[in-house]
Amino acid sequence: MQENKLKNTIPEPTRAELEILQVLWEFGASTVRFVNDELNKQRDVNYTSTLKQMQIMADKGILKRDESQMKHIYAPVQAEIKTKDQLLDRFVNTLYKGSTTNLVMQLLGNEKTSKKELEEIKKMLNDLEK
Amino acid sequence: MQENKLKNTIPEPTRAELEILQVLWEFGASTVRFVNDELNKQRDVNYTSTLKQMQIMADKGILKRDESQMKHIYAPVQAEIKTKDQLLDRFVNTLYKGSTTNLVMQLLGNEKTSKKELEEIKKMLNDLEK
DNA sequence: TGCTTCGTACGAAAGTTATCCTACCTTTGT
DNA sequence: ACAAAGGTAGGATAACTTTCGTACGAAGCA
Repeated sequence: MQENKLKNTIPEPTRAELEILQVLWEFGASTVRFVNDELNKQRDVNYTSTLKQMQIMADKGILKRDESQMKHIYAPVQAEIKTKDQLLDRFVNTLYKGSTTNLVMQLLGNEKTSKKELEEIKKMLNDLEK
Repeated sequence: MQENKLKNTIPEPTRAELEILQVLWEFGASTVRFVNDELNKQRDVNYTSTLKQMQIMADKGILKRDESQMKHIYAPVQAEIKTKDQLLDRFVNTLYKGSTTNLVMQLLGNEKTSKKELEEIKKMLNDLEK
């Protein structure tokens, strides 16, 4: 088990690691087999690749595993929301100098953000007021 | 010059590449020397490291360069806004299943988003209405 | 019981990223 | 003119990431 320098946040997941986290976030704690099957709905991955990847993640402290059964069960160490907060924070910092407002401005200017979505966002903001 | 598969978007900049783009976005087309000096305000980087990095970026089609002078002048191929759109899009897709609303919800729940920022955002949305 | 399937562990290998050393050319200043 | 400073080019290298082959034990079943 690799020590995580006593920080209470996990290291930034890599691309492949993020794929695996998605599956665990969606379906909850799972076996390697299950995760690998899910990944293969999107692209070809060898079982042992996924296994290795998840072992490394456990090693890094991104996942924890229950070894009491022969089929080990893996689960994220951190809550989904916390990890996403972490990533969002880094994203805003590097691209928008830490300004949430700048990020939202970009979203508003982006054609891919539909009118419907804008309405939803406005409603959320108003609800938050109370 | 490496061919870019006829796509009209640049490949995803890596971390170090993004640092360099930041400088070029802020100050416009620059020499390697200038960029390197800027980077060194934040951390130690050897001149040749920055040079190499920018050469690679030119190779990938992320930067273009004017070689008419001995001191080559580098500039981003894509507009800042377009590159950011590209990165934002990927971010929203991988982390929020493509839903801008989800992303904003996360921002609203995030303590780091201040009341002042929320007010600004609300104002922007209202202005957009018109 | 013995074969086949499914699991983990380990290590090798390939690809990517980031950094810097060395070589060599051009410009500048004394 | 020549040394010093500053430029580009091209490897070499180290760290990290990703993938997978091989080995081998456990479980399931004919």
